[in-house]
Amino acid sequence: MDGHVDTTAPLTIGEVIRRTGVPASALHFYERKGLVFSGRDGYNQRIYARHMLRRISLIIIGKRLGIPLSDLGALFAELPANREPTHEDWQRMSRSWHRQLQERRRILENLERELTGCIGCGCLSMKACALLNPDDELQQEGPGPVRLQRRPTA
Amino acid sequence: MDGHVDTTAPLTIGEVIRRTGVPASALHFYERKGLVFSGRDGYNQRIYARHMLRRISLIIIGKRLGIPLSDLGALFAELPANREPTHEDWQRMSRSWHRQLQERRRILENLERELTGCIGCGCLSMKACALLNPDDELQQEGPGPVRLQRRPTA
DNA sequence: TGTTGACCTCAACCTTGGTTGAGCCAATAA
DNA sequence: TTATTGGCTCAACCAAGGTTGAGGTCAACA
Repeated sequence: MDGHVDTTAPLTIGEVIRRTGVPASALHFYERKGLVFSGRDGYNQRIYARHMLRRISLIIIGKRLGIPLSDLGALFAELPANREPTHEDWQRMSRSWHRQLQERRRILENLERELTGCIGCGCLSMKACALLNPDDELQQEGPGPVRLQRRPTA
Repeated sequence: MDGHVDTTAPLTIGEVIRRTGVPASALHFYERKGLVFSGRDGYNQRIYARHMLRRISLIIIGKRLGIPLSDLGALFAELPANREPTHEDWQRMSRSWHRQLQERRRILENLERELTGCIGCGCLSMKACALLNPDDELQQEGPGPVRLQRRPTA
């Protein structure tokens, strides 16, 4: 009954593609970028450890959240490269991930709240709104037009 | 007292740069993309209507929210091209903008909440988590590994 | 004995969002 | 009168995140 799917065997790239929906070109690309890695079989074909599926899933989610691959790479650097990650390994990485998402969302929400304030005040105007006020009044108060660009970047 | 800053005169590109912090190369680029426009003076130099500053500010904010320039362009298409936008014009555009931001944030929050659920369950595991489950159990229930990619994209 | 399918490499190309640099023009300041 | 300043155009380049295509290898099927 359970014999026809081995849940410990490594995967071919074709299986990884079918399971994740990520095309070979992207898997190769992620490998070049150091986000995933694979071994080779006797015919020089990639074999993937099953826990690579988790990395790939996180890449998919991360992409949809707009997280650059380099950030994901930094996150994955917390995972062991030479053995299957343990429960604790994943959890540790998860906490970093979660902190990063929270920080990111905080910035986005601040920005959106400020802008919503501007919309709420009925103006969306340079005259009365700090977020949208890189000139006019501000100009008379100092050198400072570049308010928008001094904030931390999302 | 108020004589030395004319608040109705058009702006040179240098003034726009000083007030927004956006370099000429980017302003040229936005113009090529149809996001902003300018007239020319007698020497073929750009002159900007003051309301272009609002567009530019929205571009800056939009960029930080990760909104593609093409989306901003679609938003700006609601504004009149041949005259200065009225209060009502800006408000109408603001409502579109706000709806779009809300939708975007909703998607991001759902995604993050799902992922946080996975983290909360202590697993971040393919075994028990729908978000991170493009294989294993699911595979035995149908064709379905590509769950992650079937959801609406952020 | 094909030929089909799965996989490989490498180079070229694509889109987005710009920047950099060369070469030119016009107004102004020393 | 010659910089210097401020602007212009156009082409080339960059990084990220890939895709596409050419050309090759291997195993398995008819």
